[in-house]
Amino acid sequence: MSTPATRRRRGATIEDVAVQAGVSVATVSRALRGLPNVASSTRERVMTVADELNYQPDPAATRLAAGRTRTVTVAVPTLNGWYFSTVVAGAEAVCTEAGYDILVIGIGSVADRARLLRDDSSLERRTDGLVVVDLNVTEDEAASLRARGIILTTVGSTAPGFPSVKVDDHGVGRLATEHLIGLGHHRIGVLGGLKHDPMSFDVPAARQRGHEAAMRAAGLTVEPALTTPGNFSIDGGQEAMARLLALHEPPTAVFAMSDEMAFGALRELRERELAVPGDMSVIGVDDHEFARVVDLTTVRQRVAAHGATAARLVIEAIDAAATEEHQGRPSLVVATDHDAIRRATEVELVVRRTTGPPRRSGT
Amino acid sequence: MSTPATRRRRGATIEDVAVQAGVSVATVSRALRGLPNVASSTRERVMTVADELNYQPDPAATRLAAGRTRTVTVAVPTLNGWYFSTVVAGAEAVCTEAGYDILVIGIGSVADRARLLRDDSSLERRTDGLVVVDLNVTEDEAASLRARGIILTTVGSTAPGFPSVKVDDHGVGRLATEHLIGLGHHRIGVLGGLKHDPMSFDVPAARQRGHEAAMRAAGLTVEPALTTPGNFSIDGGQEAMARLLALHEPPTAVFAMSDEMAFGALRELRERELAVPGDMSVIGVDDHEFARVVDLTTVRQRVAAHGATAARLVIEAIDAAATEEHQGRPSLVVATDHDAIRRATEVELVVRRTTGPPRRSGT
DNA sequence: CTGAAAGCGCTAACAC
DNA sequence: GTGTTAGCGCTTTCAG
Repeated sequence: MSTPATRRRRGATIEDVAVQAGVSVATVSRALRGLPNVASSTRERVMTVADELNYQPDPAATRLAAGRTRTVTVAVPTLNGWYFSTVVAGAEAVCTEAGYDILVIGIGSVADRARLLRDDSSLERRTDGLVVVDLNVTEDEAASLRARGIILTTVGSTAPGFPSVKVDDHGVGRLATEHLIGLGHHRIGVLGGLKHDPMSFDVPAARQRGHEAAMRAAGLTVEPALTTPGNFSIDGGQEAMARLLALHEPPTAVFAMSDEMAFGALRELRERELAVPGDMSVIGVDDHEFARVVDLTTVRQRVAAHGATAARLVIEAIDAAATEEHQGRPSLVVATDHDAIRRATEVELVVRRTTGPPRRSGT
Repeated sequence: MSTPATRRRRGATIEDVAVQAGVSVATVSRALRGLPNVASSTRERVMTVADELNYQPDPAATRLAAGRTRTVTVAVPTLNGWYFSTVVAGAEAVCTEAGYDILVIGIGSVADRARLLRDDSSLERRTDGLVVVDLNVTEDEAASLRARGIILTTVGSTAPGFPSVKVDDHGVGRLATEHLIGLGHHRIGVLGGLKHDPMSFDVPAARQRGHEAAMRAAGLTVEPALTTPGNFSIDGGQEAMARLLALHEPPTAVFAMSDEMAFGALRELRERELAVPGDMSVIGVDDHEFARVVDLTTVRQRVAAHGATAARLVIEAIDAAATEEHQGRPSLVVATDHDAIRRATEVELVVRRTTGPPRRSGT
């Protein structure tokens, strides 16, 4: 009857290419994917035609037929926040480069987490690989992911049997504390995580142990009252600093387990007109972009590199798994580039102007 | 021969549900999607079976068959940076809520941009909708997107014929400047965008015009030398501030078009030991999470809400387009919730402690 | 080295 | 109301 309603214009299909090149669709498929058993003359012709026609395989069709999505998903507790968005940025760059789509998903609540990791979220149909940030994956969850064929890498947390990109948090705590001790501090406050962490995030515990190890190594006693939760947030850090200041005998320096908490602490100090580092030294962790702005001494971690490395690991494992499937050489071991990880997870003390000798012992 | 290699475990298919429920796959499809012409008893049975089997439609199959991806893509110049990641966070929340997948893509370079918008990136096969942040879309690009059936909404920039979520940038410039003038400043510096912007980003121009309008309205003259590019970055802001300070007769206040530039400016001032606001008042735009930390006076925009609103507009338009296709009632007009947009794009002056009367005129 | 054909799991006419 | 039947565009045996 009437002209068919202007349908969404679609691009060239594999069949168009096949016809133009005078071969079958199967050959086009092989040629374009670089499979063997294609005469190089044929391959060339196909490739020429393909880009004359500006042919791009339809992702949905490819996924359906091949069972691979060429997509990696990054799951973060929240997308705002410097740390997380920086990790995502690092991952995005690598994925795009490798031709993978990148899906992001926020898993702020325990419910979100369960939905993603346990229930049949049909996650395996939307993604080949998963990068989970700052969230410990349980044995069960890991098993479920493995059964579903999903490749996982964690950043800042761990998952049984899967690779993880993380710094040596014990070392971080030690490094920061040693810096303070070296300056002459004896009473050192610590701004840490949450009291009750529903997501079982164990970074704070490790940094705390590192801190304590450094204290003991220097022959100093660790006072539990000097460690107080700061929730890894600016406000939390500020409140925590206030709490320490209210102590009968406050510390002369604080180790904030993240720069954001350190910023909060600095704010509290400024509001009370206390001098930094004169009255109080402050050291953070991250080297947040803002650390430079307020001259915060910190333990730098290469956050974007963490995301990039994790993405790279995931993609390599996906590709490896795909290859195995063909060659029937099932190896559970993923070739991880240990040097790259090592590089990504190195930390470095960056001394700026929020740390110095304590006033009294300076005498 | 041997046991078939443990294939990736796949979930229940529509057929499993159909068999279990004793109906055809077509009926299952209808029942589950809430289409009419399904006996409610049937629908109920199907739904029961479906979640007993924990059935989830395969996205790839759905996409291939229906031509819809249930995915929206957010394109940002870069993923790091507070502004962009906050927009993405806002959009993510809405998409997840609506059951849409969210793809993110960085379009830092002109080449990336071209690839996404013009070349056949087969974008229409991976996404139903697009949220483009801070990037003006040309007439041609918009036409191309329209032809490909992609729904677009921009944030902070515009695209001919597509909705846009943005603040009144002229108003922003005026508001900031009026605040400064009200405090008694006559010479006001401006930290703006880039000299040559390859992405044709016109926010800075609009804010500049607003600034100039306010100046003239107050009977003040605008001196071109007092406006200098700051690249919307911390470092750029710092350098720009240094440039203004080097002037024969520096301003007594600066309007930084973004908080990040303001932070850079504050840093420069601190390094020179100039008092804020005594020697120099500084006002920014955004209400970046750190504005609070350094007590920066700023013009607040609700950035996360921008992302959320844009995502909502896109999703509504996608759903509307899908409905039309069925009912043959093609309306090019998308029902945009103007109140929501208005709410999202309101700006607000937040006076903190980096602005005050100029020292001299304070006499 | 290449082609034919059978799906992948779903949606959308079109019959009944 | 419900079932049947084509596809959607690709990959992957299996023959040749």
